[in-house]
Amino acid sequence: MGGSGDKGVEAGAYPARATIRDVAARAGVSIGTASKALNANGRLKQDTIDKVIAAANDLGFRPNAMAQSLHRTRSMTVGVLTNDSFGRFIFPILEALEETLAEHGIAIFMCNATDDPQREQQHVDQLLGKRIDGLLVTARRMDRRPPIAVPGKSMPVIYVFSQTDDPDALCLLPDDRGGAALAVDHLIATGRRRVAHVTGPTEFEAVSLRYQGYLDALTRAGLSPQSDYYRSGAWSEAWGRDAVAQLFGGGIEPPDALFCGNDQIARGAADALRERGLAVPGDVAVVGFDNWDVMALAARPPLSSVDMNLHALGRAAGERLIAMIGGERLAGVERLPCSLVVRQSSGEEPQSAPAPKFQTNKTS
Amino acid sequence: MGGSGDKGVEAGAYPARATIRDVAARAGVSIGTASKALNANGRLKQDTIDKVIAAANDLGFRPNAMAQSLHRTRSMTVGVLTNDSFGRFIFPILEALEETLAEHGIAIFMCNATDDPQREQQHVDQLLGKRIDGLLVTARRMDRRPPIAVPGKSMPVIYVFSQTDDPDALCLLPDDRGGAALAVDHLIATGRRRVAHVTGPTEFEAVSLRYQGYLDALTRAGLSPQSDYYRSGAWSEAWGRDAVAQLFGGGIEPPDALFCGNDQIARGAADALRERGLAVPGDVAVVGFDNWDVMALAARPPLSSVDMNLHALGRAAGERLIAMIGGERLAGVERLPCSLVVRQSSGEEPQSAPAPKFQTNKTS
DNA sequence: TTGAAAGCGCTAACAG
DNA sequence: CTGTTAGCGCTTTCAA
Repeated sequence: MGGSGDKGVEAGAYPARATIRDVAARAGVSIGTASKALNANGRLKQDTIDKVIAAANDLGFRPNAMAQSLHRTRSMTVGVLTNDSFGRFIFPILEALEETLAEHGIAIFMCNATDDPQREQQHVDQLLGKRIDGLLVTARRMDRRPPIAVPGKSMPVIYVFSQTDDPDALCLLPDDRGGAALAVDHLIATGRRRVAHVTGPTEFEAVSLRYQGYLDALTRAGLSPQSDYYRSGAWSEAWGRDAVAQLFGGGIEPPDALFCGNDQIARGAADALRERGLAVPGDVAVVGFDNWDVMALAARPPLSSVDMNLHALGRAAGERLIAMIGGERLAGVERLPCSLVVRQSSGEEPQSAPAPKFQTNKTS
Repeated sequence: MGGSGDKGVEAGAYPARATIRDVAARAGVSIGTASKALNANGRLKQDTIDKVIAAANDLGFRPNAMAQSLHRTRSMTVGVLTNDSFGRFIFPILEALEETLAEHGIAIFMCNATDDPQREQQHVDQLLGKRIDGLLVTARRMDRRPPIAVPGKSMPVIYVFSQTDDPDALCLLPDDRGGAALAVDHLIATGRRRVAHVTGPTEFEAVSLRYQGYLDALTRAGLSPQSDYYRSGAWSEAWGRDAVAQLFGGGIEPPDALFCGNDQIARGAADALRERGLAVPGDVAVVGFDNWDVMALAARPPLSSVDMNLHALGRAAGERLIAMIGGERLAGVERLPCSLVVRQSSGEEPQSAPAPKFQTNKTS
C-alpha cells in the first residue's frame, strides 16, 4: 500500500490514446492528409476521407485538445474564480454560464479562493499557465473587491455578482434598485399605503440599493417615506420576527405591507404576523427578495418575491465573455433586470399561476 | 456591432505571453539552459540561474501548461461531471474536492449535464479531448446511474454521492444507515421510547437505508418497531406538518420522538408540534437529517441533525482520485461516516456548544 | 489530390 | 557547466 506520491507505479500517463499518426498509418495515408480529412479541410478524394474517418473511428481517435490549442494559441478554456464558497447565489449563475460556454465549445476551470488573497493569486497564476482565454470572477457581494492582477491587460475579465473599482473591467450585477421598486410598486398598486422595509445589514451595497428602490416607488406614488418604517438588521428569519415585534408592538402606526430585504426575513416576518393573529395578506402583505424556492414556497403563505434572474445573469456573463474573447472591448457596470414573482403573501389568489412582470433597467 | 462569431476581429489569440525562448534570449543563455534554471534541474552556475530567473520575472514568464502537458503526457486536470444542477448537496463536496486537488496542482474542468445523456456524452468527449487524468461523477442520488463510457478503461473514474453498477468503479457515499442509527441511538439514550420515523419518498435509496438504520437502533435497544410510526411522504416542510397531524391526531399512541428523513421535514414537524401546544423537546424530541444550517438553525427550536460530512466526502474523493491517477486500483462502494450534531430540539441545553459524535462504518 | 516539413512552447537526452 | 536537438500531437503551408 504505497503512498500516493508523485512517482506512483506506472504513474502519470493519461490514458494513452490514438494519435493522428496512428490514424494515418491505419488509413494508409500521410499524416497531413489525415488531418485534412478529419477537419474537412482542403479538397480530398471522398474515398480517402471515408478511409480516414473509418480508421479514426476504429481507433477511437480524439484529437488532443492541448496540442490543438498549442497550435491555435487559443485554449478554448476560461477560468472561473469564486470567493463565495460556491454559495447559493453563485450556483445558478455558474450553471447558466457553463451552459452558455459549453455551447461554444469552451470549457471551464473552476477555482475557489474562499476569500484568501494568497490562494486567489495562486489560482490566477495557475490559470494563466493554462492560457485561459478569459476569466470570470464571482464573489460575495458586500464590498468591491480589488481588481485581479492580470499582466498585460489583454485578457478579458468579467466580474459577475461582484464589483471592482477598475474602470476597465466589466461588472455584471442584478438591478437591485429596480427590483425593489418593482416590489413596492406592486404593493402600492394593490392598495397598500403604509409600506415598511425590513432589510439586512447596511454594509451591504444591496441593502442601500434596495432601500433606494423602495424610496423611488414611494416617491413615485406620492407617499412620504417614514423613518420608523425602515428597519435594518440581520439577514435572518429571527430578525424578521423581531422586526415584526418592533413594528406591530405598539408605539407606531402598524404598516399594512412589508417589503423585506430577503426571503428569510420575509418568512420570519410572515410567521410572526401569523402568530400575532394578523392575516397575510389580509392585514399585512409581505414581499421578499431572492425568490429562493426553499424559503418562498415553504413559507405560510407562499411568499411573493423579487427574482434576481441569476440564470440570465450567468448567461449574459457567458455571452459577454465570448464577445470579449472575440475582440470586443466591454467595460463598466451593467445591471440586469430583476422580476417580481407574485404569490399569496401579497394577495394573489391561491393556486393561480404566478405572473412575473419585468422591468428593464440598464445602467452603465 | 458585429456578431461575436468565431472569426472575430483579432480574435483567438490568448494573451500573448513570453516564452522560454524570450527568457533565454534576455538572459543571454540557451533555451535548454533557461529550462534547467527554471526547473531547478541539472547543475548550473548560481549566477546563470539568477540571471535566468531575473529575466523570467522581468518578462512575467509563466510556462505554458499545455505545452508542458503535451510533453509529460499528464494534463494535471480532471473533469467533474455533475447532474444535480450543481445542487446544494454537491456544493460542499465540490469545494472540498477543488481544495484537495488544488493542493496537488490539479485543476478542475466543471461540466453540468443536467441529466441529459446526450449532453453528458458530449461533455465526456470534450474532456477526453482535453486528456483529463481522471473523472469524477456526481449526481442526484435517487437511482444508480449507468456507468460513464470511457474507452480503454484506463482512466480513473469516481462516482461521488452517486452510484453505478459497474463493479470496476469506485463509489463514495455517506453512510446513511449508520447516520440514522446514530440519531435514533441518541433519542433512545436520552430516554425516548416511542420513536417515529418521518421520511421522504421510498424511491430514494437513502430513504430505505435510513429506515434500516432506524430499525437497527430500535432493535439494538430491544424496542420493537411499530409500523404506525413509519411515515413516508415528500421531502418538504408541508409533509412534516401533515405527518404530525397524522401521528398526533389521535387513533394511535403519540410518539415521544421524531426522527425525520431531512431537515425540512423536521422543521415542518417542529412547527406543527408547537402549534399543537406540544413542547419540543419537552414533549417530543425531533432530529433531522442533512444538518442544513438554513433549516436546522432557523427552526424553533434549532434542530439536532445528522451531518453527512460532505466536505470530508469531497476531500476523500480528491484523495482517492489522486491515488488512482498514481496507479492505484480502487473499486467498490465506500461509505463514509456521518455525524450527529445535537441542538435544542432533542434536549441539548440552550446555548451550549454542540457535541458531535462520530460513527465509523465502512462497507465495501 | 496527396506528402513532407515547419512550428506551436516546452523538456530531456545527449553533445560539447 | 552550457548548447543543441528531438519530439510531445496537431495544423498548415508548400511542394510534388
